[in-house]
Amino acid sequence: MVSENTALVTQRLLEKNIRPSLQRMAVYGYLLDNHTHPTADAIYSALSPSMPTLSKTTVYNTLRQFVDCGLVQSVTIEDGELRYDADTSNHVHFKCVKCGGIYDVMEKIELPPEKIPQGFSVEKTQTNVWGKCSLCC
Amino acid sequence: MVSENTALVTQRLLEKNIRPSLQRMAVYGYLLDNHTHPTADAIYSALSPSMPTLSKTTVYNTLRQFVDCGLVQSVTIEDGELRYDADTSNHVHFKCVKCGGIYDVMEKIELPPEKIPQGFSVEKTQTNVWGKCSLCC
DNA sequence: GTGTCTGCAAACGATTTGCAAATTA
DNA sequence: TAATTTGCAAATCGTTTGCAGACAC
Repeated sequence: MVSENTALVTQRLLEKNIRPSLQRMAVYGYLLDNHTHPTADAIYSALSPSMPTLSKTTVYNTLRQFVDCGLVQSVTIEDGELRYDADTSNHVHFKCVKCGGIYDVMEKIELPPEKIPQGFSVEKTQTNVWGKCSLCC
Repeated sequence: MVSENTALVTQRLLEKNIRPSLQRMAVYGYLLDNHTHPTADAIYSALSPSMPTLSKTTVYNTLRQFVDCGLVQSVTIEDGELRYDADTSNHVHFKCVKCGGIYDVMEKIELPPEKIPQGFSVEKTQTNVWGKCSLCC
């Protein structure tokens, strides 16, 4: 399954000096097309039917490469599995405790600087919210 | 290693209808005495010398029981490992990217209710912050 | 004695690594 | 042809489970 954003996918990869192999384009294209914050396994399962020779190892390696160069961000909202998001902006993630769906709910929450202890420097923040989504309430 | 808060430890366990076995008292006492947000493995390593027959399984089972009944909270600030905190208040955790230490930095951040999507109900929030602590800056 | 608790060993699931074959420049 | 990339199989690591013996009421 090839993303409809082939040109954009290629451009983004080249911007990061990543060779746009078929596998890498498929993984990044999937993340661009699907805002479901999938796990590596979910991405593999989704792509596998149309790319039978794709291996899970390649999906894992590719995602790590993407995270390392800042092309995608990883989301730790549940222990034991990493999720991935092509939207690298600092936003809040909402996990529905009933259906398990993950949504982007709002832009970054600002930390009151006076509340950060003396001498601490902040590089990254991540806020997760759990509850019920509008479909499950 | 027995906590100096033996009476408090016993009381807290009984409040939750948990039988205060030696192992459980040791694990909860360790969390009360050490605010380092240890992993199960760290707790096991710390207790093991003075409790040679303690098994890691028991530490894991005990911690899960504590979390299930709300006696301690688990902290997911890093993928692949759970950390534990005897302070069950909703506060922000700070992880130093240099030394790896985890600190409590401030009380809960309030989410502006108008920013939560229509029809979503919020049950829990968790904010994590990464940066350098005052010792590592 | 009956039910709970403990702890060993094995199972498990997500992720990483070693390495050789395949692909690309 | 040299360098990169892929993908299988095996390893790793944190955690859970099965189960038998030990312990508590």
